[in-house]
Amino acid sequence: MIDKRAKLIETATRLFHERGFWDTPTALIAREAGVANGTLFNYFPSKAALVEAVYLSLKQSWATHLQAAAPQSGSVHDRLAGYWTGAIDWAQAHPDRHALLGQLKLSDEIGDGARAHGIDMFGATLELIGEAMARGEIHPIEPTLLKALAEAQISAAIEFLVKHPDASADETARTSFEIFWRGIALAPSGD
Amino acid sequence: MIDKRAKLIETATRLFHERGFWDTPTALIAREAGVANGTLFNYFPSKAALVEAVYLSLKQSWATHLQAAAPQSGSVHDRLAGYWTGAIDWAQAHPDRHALLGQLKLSDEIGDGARAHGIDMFGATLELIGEAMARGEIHPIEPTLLKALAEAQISAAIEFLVKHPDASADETARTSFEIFWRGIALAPSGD
DNA sequence: ATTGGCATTGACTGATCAGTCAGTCAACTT
DNA sequence: AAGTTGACTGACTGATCAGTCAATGCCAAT
Repeated sequence: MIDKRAKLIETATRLFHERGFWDTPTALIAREAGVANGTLFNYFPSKAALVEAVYLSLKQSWATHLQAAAPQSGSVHDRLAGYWTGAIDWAQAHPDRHALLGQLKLSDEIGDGARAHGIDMFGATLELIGEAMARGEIHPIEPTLLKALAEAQISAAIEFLVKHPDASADETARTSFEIFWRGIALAPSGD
Repeated sequence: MIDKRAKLIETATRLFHERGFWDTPTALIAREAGVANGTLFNYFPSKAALVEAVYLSLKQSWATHLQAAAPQSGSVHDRLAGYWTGAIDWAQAHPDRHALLGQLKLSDEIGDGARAHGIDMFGATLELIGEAMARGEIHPIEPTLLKALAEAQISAAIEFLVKHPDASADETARTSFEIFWRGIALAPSGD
């Protein structure tokens, strides 16, 4: 194995999703990753450290996808929509990873360091909104709240799609985004 | 102790919040509830059953509060707003319970039965929205999606309030609701 | 071929915990 | 008063697991 660390993270991700963290012994992770029990602890000082690494790896993967999906120019509406559908695309393509990310975010396991290191995927878009707000295109709203609302909305759309596989991902993404956009925009929607 | 079952649920709720489920041994719950280890298993066949009971108790408490808070008549806008702020009030008053509820909802511990028995707090309001939709006051949107979006929005507002204790709960509730309402309403907002 | 150093191994340990069960005793019945 | 019940007790068990460490394997440098 070229990179055992990566293999361990990948295996842990899968097993955590299949069985939950607490029912996934480190010994099983190691075995399924094709290494010995003890080797896991050469790469991660504790199980918590491994969980943290899984968390960061998931968030990184999502962030990378988003950065590729969001258009770098155009109207605020369009760029934000790009982000929105990009996020939903990724989660749709990796429902297990998204579910796991949701659990990890709440878990007490992810504490101090990791959440801080956590990549702020929404940062750039938030600035975008800030500018639009200054130009009077968007209702003045506390940015942190806005961000929380947007992330929650995206997650809800994803969970809906996971629960209703027959629903159109495209349409759900568009609908949920338009609801949000109508909610925050002052001017009539700029399609 | 008049009702040991209730006392156990109450104690478990507190300890689960303080330490997380997985780090809360049944022995500790029993001790803090003032009963013997074994007694806990007279009331709950397993730890999972206790966790489930905690979940249902929390949801019931929230639902009861909501039913009291939501106005029984008035415009759809006002009734929905009542529900909205009622939900945020409750969570604001019991942040620990809300946080725990969020964790429990995702946990694998809550399976089969409990989620089904789970009180549908939003059901009545959803019907309300359905009627408004039929009257053309609201954008036609898949009701299940709408519900998911609303719940997510409320939870996001609550989490925002927990993280920012200085923010005004009233204003946050109103802002988040108005964003949502503008998002779904066809007619101009009916304040 | 030999050595030194480092990654890897997996049996083992010490601790934890859910759940059990033989026994106790207060309350109730006859 | 004697008998009966069953809620309650808490020491105990069997299983599980995170993390350790002495032994081994591997390979690069000499």
